[in-house]
Amino acid sequence: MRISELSAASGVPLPTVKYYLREGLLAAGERTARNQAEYGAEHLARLRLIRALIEVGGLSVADTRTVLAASDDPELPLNEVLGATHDAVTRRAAPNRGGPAWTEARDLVLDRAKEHGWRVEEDGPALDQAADAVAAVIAADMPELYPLIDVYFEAVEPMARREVETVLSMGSDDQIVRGVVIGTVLGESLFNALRLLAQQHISTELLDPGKTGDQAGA
Amino acid sequence: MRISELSAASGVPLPTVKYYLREGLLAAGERTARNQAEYGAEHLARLRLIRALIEVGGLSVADTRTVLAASDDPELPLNEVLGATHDAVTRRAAPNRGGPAWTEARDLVLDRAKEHGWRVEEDGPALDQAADAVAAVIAADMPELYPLIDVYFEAVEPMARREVETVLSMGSDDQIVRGVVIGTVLGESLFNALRLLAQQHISTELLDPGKTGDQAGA
DNA sequence: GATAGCGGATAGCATCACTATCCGTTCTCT
DNA sequence: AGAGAACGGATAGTGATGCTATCCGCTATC
Repeated sequence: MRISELSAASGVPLPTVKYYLREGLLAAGERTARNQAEYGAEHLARLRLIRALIEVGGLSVADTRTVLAASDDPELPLNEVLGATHDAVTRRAAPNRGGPAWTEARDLVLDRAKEHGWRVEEDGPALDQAADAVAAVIAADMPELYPLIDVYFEAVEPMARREVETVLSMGSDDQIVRGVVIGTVLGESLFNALRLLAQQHISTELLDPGKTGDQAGA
Repeated sequence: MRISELSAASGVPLPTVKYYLREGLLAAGERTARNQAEYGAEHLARLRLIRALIEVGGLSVADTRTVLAASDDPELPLNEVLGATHDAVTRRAAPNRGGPAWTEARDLVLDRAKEHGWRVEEDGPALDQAADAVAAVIAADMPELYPLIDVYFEAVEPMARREVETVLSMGSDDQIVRGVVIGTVLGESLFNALRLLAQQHISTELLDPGKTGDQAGA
């Protein structure tokens, strides 16, 4: 498979494939001559993964490179791959991090986490992002929304358990690492979409209970 | 309050405040002279909301303007505000939308939704985003992850119900609209962060069950 | 009356994710 | 064997985005 075939098979424009090559996201093919190279199925799969992380997961090219580099390294322990993935899917620091209101929000999250018996990694970006969101809700002066924090805690725990179990049962370390990256990034996008779908379903049900033709299964 | 005080109080750089004014995200203050204007608490609150949507929610300036314009319009029905919000928090079309694999993924989501008794809005961006994610998981050839789709469906339904109930019980239409926007955008960010935190907690629990000092509640 | 800050307009800048062009080489087709 | 397309690799250019800087004549404030 030559580069133009790789481009055609993946639907990624050829200059973009070259760009990913340059940026080190995609390994060069096996050179068969000074200016010819052969690409295989693994290159196609990798290219599709790159596009999925960027387009579906919304990662930047730089974050995608970091995550893929981490997942490629067979020496790197799983929790470092997880850390790189978490860095990629969380947002950069809001400017008011560290302020008193933010610290209060962070403590609130930490407190709830402790109540739920979670052992929380305080160094990661996830806690900071949670604090950003809670601080913003507090700053918006919407105390009616506070109970949702606990709703989220309750909904997320069994879900995360199933996710981790699913990924850990995937056999080889290689597969687990792939599962972590894909599951974390694409799972987020899928869950967010389903949340909107569910909100629409529920609000239709509550506000417009007419014209029900469906089975109201549970 | 003059513009420099607004900037200082919000922590937003003054040129950026001017930029938001220009872009129509923030209403002009009450002019007290040809080149002087007075800003009030509502401007400060709005500015904080703008920053929260952009920095915490990750919205673009353009999407933020659209969402805020929709939420400002007292004539606009709630479901149109919700639609604008959904457009803002979902990703733009992936290029392979509409292809056979994508259509299959979309049908899979639709099918699961029907099994769960959801009345799904097929026109919105959420279903498309869900299909993008599912198609990418299928393309990545990771069937082990498929069961997670149902896990997400089960986790999201009661959560979304509580969210919708919470927002709808907020009293005035004004408050509800605010609640929809803030809840949708910041809720997503918060939930995503808590998901990572929970995954970390669970994987620590499963992989490294030593050094437990906490109450292993739940 | 000096001077700092103002609102408004215009221009500039850094980043990002490509996209285009050029080069000399090699493959492919006839 | 010769023509022309495609190749890998390098360099430069592009359009969108989210600010940031500068300038203007005017006004508030000390």
